[in-house]
Amino acid sequence: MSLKDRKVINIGTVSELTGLSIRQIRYYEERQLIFPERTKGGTRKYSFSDVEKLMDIANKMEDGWQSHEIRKMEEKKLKDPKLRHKMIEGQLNAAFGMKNYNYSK
Amino acid sequence: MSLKDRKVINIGTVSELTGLSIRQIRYYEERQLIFPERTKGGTRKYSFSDVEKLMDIANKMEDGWQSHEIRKMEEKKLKDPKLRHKMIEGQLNAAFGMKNYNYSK
DNA sequence: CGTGTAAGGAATTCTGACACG
DNA sequence: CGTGTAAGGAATTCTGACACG
Repeated sequence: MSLKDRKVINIGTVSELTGLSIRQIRYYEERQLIFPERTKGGTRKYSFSDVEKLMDIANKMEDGWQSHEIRKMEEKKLKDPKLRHKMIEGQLNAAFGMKNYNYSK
Repeated sequence: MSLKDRKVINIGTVSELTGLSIRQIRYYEERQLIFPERTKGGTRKYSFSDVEKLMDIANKMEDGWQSHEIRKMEEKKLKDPKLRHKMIEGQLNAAFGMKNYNYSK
């Protein structure tokens, strides 16, 4: 694809760009949320798209979602082009910053 | 600026992307042709723009230009927005792949 | 479940220098 | 001038595991 998809960034730099710890970044890979490439030596390489995805993951985690839930959301996004509900849910989520907001409060 | 200007690529990856040796990349920095950033630890970081610039430098070097000449060209490009001659010269250069082409031949 | 950390090792990068030309 | 290379060291990253919760 474009430059945004070229896997050229090391984990240390990704950590700085996202604010996530290296431990967290590796864990999200273990949970199948991101898929970095590797150099011959085994060093992980990420793209700018990965960085964006990680920032999104970070937001969802803060909102209380679990890694497997976030993984499901990604799968949905790929198969279901028309995700009205999810989108709206996501917007509300971003606005209120909480997973289950008590609207009646 | 944009993502193309974010200094996030390590020298090893730049070497793969450009086909240049690490030695060459460091040398072009020494000659003031490129200006990577550094991590706290001293590791060099390059942008996609740097990668493009390096590929251009590689072409010019192949055409027989010397590093200081290439540096001058860059300076011109920055100060003189209307570089008709240089541009044309560059095009011819790219077309024929030689510094001094003998048109009479 | 998600993340911090110490452990030991391997891969990556750095600088200054010598070599060739 | 431009680039390869061996040298010694420092910074970066890797994996598997233990800890806490």
